[in-house]
Amino acid sequence: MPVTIRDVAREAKVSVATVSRALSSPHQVNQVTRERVLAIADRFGYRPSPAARSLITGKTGNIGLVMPDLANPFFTGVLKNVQARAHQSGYGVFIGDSDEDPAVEEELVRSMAKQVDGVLLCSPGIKDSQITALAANTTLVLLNRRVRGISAALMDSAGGMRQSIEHLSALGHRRIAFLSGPRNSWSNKQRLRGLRAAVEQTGVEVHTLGPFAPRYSGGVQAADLALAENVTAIIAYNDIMALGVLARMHERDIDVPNELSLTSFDDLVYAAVSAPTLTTVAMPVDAAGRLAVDLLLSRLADPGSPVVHQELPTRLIVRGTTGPPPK
Amino acid sequence: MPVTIRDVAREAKVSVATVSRALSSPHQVNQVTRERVLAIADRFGYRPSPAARSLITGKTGNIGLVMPDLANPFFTGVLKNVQARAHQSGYGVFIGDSDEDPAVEEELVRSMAKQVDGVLLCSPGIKDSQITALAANTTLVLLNRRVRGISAALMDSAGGMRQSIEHLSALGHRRIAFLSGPRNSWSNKQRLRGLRAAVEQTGVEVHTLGPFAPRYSGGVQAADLALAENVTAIIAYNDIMALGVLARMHERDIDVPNELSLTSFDDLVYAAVSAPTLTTVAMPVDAAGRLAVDLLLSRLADPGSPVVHQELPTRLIVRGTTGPPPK
DNA sequence: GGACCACCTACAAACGTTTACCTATGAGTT
DNA sequence: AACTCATAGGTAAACGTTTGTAGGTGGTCC
Repeated sequence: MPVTIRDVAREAKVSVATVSRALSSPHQVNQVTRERVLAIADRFGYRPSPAARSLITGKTGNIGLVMPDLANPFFTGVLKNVQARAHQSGYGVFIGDSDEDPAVEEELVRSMAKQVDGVLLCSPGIKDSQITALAANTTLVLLNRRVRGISAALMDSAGGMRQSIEHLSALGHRRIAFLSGPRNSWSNKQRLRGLRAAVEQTGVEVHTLGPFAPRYSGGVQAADLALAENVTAIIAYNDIMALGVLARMHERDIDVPNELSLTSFDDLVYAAVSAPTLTTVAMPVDAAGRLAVDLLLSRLADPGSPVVHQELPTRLIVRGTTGPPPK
Repeated sequence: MPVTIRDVAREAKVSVATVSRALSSPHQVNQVTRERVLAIADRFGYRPSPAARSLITGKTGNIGLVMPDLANPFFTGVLKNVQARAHQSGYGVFIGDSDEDPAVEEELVRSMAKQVDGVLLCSPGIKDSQITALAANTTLVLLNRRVRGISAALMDSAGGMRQSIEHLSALGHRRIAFLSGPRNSWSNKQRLRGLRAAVEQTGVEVHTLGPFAPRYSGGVQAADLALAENVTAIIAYNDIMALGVLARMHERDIDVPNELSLTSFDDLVYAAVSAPTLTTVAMPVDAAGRLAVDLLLSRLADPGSPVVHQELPTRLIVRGTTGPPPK
């Protein structure tokens, strides 16, 4: 029923080879033949079968993207840009949501492997050794994670943490709580790394609490624990948790920022529209999405091309939730 | 280099047919042979080539999803559930973001068509006739849009609008503004339909303004226009616009809800965490995503199965932005 | 006028599966 | 003992492309 290359060939009174070449290597066929063939292909609404094509060429024209949570705007920000850049380059995008389960992440990559030319993996949970194993069979590029031998698009969250602590320290805060996210998440580790460095440099006291679920409810829960620590400022793992903290403080009649300062990470839409607006570290999700695709495509174009770990800068955006500590 | 069915067959000393059957129709092969074959396939890490398989069977095991904006949490809410349900049923998901451009939407569907078994289309912009044309070559299921002859998962936004107007009317509002979204968007039309019905029933006066961009900036812009209309309540096209309205009202020192009431649609995360919290119509995105997949899969299982238009209920969630009009 | 060449186009193999059809084996029936 | 029949597994065609190789045409050069 669907129209094949043979139908076009018959109508154009040429061989299938000529039709194929007219479409994929135009200079190899006489111009008048080519135009006749193309006209007929167009008239018939002919579309080459990707399955047949990929069977013979070994290329699919697709890339895969595996993420821990499609409900999180941080990841969909990356997704949006990945899809845009891929589309621009003529690639389709396969999507997989692992629901934060490392086992699912691995299985997703494996099941995608044969239908895509390469995979973008954003997987905080999975182990380095597993990633290396996956990379043996698939062209991989990592997002927000550094594993040797595999290209990666990174965001400098450690730097963001440093900026946050410097900011709070400059305001006069001396006791700060960090509400930690998932313990083995890569970006959580990065933040802790930045934290230690900044602590050393500024001499402020930072209490790490948690881990908490990186969600609204996690923030609500963390808020009370942080208060019990008697701190004057809180750094939340991400904006969503910060909103939870904010809501809980409001309930407990604690004035942010006058009694307590609050910062976080991500700078999602609502960071700018909550009340008070959130001081937060903007993550370069857009650039990271595009960069990841570019890294993958250049790896595909030339598998011998060098492995690149490129880190994109973060920026602390000071808004309404931070101020000097109470006297 | 990659291991094929032939490698497994050779090692197991059986024909490729037997390997194929051991994997896809186990009861057709003797248990001891089957187990031997499976063990070897497993040991070799054999994965059938989807291209070859799909070439012969005509099935891909994938579905496509085309949406207007992956940055909008409303759509990614659907996406998350689509992917989850599809994964559950062993299907992969191809994603396309049209950036609200109808031409891109159509092209995305066409270019996906051959690599998926069916497409879920969430496309407010494209014309009915184009959809019908697409449905001729592809198994389609629509999201939030009703076209005869094509199954659809719908959300009752008209009902949501009715609930909103009844709520405002009950509070005593008599002059209301509706901030319209994209003019030819299907859900905007639905909302207008609900609006007319509710106006007729309750007798309140509703001024439709716009269209506005369904974004934060659109809300900011719309806010001033609405105030000029001298209304006591505003119904925004969606939450994001409502946040824009809220911000602008705050700037102009207008007290919500005491001087002005505000409602909207979607009930995204931040509706519950803005200040004041948003009264809004919750859309059943989760259920809609799952339903859409189910409709598509049942259509794929039996192309003769009846076309279904299933409408999911919406619910007005009353929070902080609505109250009685000023005396 | 024959040799060489450039240019087109056709032929056919190959990609990795699934599946219709056929054969071989052995058990059960008469 | 001959027949039927179920079961297991092999053979080979088919799916729709791409691409290496070969053939055929007409022009240019000696």
